Amino acid sequence: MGAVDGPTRGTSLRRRYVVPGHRVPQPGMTVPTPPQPRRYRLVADELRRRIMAGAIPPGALLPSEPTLMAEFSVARGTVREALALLRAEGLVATEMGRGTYARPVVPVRRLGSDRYRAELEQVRSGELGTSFTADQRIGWSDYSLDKEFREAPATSEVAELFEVDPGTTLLERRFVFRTHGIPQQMSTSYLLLEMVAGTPVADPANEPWPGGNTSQLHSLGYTITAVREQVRARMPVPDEVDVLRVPGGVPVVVITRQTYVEAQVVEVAEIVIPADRVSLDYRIDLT
Amino acid sequence: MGAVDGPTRGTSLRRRYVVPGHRVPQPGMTVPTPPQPRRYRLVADELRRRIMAGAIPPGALLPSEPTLMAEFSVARGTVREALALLRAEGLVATEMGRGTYARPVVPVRRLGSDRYRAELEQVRSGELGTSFTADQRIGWSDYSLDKEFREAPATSEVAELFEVDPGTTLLERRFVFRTHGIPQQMSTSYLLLEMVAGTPVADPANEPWPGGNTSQLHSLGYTITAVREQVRARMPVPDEVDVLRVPGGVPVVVITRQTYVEAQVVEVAEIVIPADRVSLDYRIDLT
DNA sequence: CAGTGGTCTAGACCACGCT
DNA sequence: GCGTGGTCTAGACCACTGT
Repeated sequence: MGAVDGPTRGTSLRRRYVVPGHRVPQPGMTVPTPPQPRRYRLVADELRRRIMAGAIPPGALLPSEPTLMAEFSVARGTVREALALLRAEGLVATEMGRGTYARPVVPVRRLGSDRYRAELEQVRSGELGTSFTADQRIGWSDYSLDKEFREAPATSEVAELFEVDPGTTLLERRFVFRTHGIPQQMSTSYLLLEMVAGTPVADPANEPWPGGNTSQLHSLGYTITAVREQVRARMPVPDEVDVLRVPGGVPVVVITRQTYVEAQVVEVAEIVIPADRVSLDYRIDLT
Repeated sequence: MGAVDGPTRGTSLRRRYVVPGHRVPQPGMTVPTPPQPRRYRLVADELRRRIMAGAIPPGALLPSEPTLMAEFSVARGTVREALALLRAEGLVATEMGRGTYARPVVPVRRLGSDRYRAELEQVRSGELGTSFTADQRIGWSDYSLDKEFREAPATSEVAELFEVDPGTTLLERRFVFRTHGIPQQMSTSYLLLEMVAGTPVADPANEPWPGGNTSQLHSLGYTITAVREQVRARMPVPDEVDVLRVPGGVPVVVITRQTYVEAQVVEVAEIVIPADRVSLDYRIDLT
C-alpha cells in the first residue's frame, strides 16, 4: 500500500518505508544511529501508557488490530508484535474472535502458612472442610476435584525429598481443584504405599476428604508436626496451560511441600498455582 | 482456497503451502476440522523435544532460522513464532548476532526462612556478613551494591503494611545487589524517618552495613522478633528487565516483607528477584 | 454474516557478533 | 564480510464470536 502513491511491492522503486527504527534523516539533523524506538515498541508503549493511565480500564477491549494499523500507520505484523509484547508482560489478554483487553484484576487467594495450624485445629475439633475450602472461604458445594491415583516407584527427586530409597513404591495422587468451574491449582501428592495400602486414604472415592491432608494423615495415626515449603516460580509448561487455563504472560508458582511427623517425612507434594491467583503468606517467629 | 491445485493467489500459481492448520483432504477421509497442529507448533514441539531429550544440551545453539526454514519447509515468520513460543516458556534465549540457545541452568540461590534466625545469631556474636552474603555463601569482596536513599511520604500501600498513617515520612532506601557484577535482586526498604533520622543508618555511606538489616535495627535498639513475608510472582516490568537483566520468559518473585518487634512493624521492604535464580524455603513448625 | 484474532508466506533492509 | 537474529511490509486464508 503505497502510503503516498504507486506500488510498493515487487522491486519497489521507492519505499515509503525507510529504515526500521530510523527517522527519515532531515537535512541538517545529525542522526548517528540514535537507538530510535522501534515501531512496535512505540505502539506497545502507547498502549501500555493508556492502560496504566486508566484510559483503558481493566477488562476493557483495546482497539482492534485493523484500527491500530490505521492509527499508527503500521502493518498488521507490527501491531501484533506490540500486542505480543504486552501479553508477555501480562498486561493484556486476548480472546479469539472477541479482541484484546486489559487484563482484569483477579481476586487473589491468600495461602497463609498458618493454614496448617488451622487444619490441625479442625481435625481436633472434628470440623469439616479442607485447607483448600478454608483458603477460598467457600463451602463444600462450590468446588470440584479431579483425581487420579496410581502406584509408582519413587523418582530420584521425590525419593530425595521423601528421604527414602529411589524406587520405593509410593501412592501418587494427582488433583486438580476448581472453584465455580475455574481451575485454581493442580497438585501431585506422594505417600508411602506401605503406609496407606488398604486404608480408606488409598481409595480415590473418598476424595475430597473432609479435613484434607492433615486429617487423612491423622486417620493413619500420624499427627503432623512441621511442614517445609520450597517456593519457586516459572513459566507454565503447555500441559499446565491447558489444565489450569493459565493466560499468556502469567507465571506459575510451584510449591514443593514436605510434611513431617517429627523428623520423618510422611508426605511430599508438588503444588502448581497460576501466579495471578495467589499470594503466599509466611510468618517467621524468631522468639 | 484450492487445497489440491489451482491458483490460490494472485501471483503464486502453485502453492506448496496448502491451508494453515489443515491436512489436505484426502478422498474418503472425513476431516471435521480436527485441530491439526499448527506449523509453528510442530516446529516448537520438535525443538522442545530435542532440548528435553538432551539432543540440544543447555547452552548449545539451536539451528539457525534459515536452517530451520529449510528443515521444516516453512517461512521465516513461522520459525520465529516457534522460537518466540519457546522463549515465552523460558526454554531458550536469544542473543543478537549469535543465535538462539537452550537456556543454561543457572545456580539457584536458596533463601531460607531461617536466615533471619542466623542473622540474629550473627548480631549477637558480633560476626560480619549480611543475610545476602550468607545466602550466597560468598565473602565481602564478591558483591557490589547500588544504593539510593531519600525521604518520602508513605503511600497508602506502604502505610498499610507499616500500620501508620498515609503520608508519614519514611526513609526510602533502594538497593541493587550484584554478585560478580551480575544483578541478583533489587529491593526497596522503608523505615520510619523519626526512628532513624540522624543515626548512621540514615547515611548511605554506611552501606553495605555489616550484619544487614537485623544488625541495623539492633543498633537502633530494636531486636526483631518476627518477620512476615508475602510472596507473589509475575512478569517483570520493563524497568526490572533492564536493572536485573531478566532474560525473556523469566518471571520475577516479589517478596513483601514486614519486620516486627513484638506487635510493631519496624521495617517494610519489597524485594524483587528473577525467578530463575532463587528458591524460597520456609519451614513451618506446628508444635 | 461481519468482525476479530490466528497463522502463514514472501521479500526486504537493518544491526550485531565473529572471523 | 558473512551469518545471525530484529523489524517491517503486503497480502492471503483460516477459525472463532457475536449479532
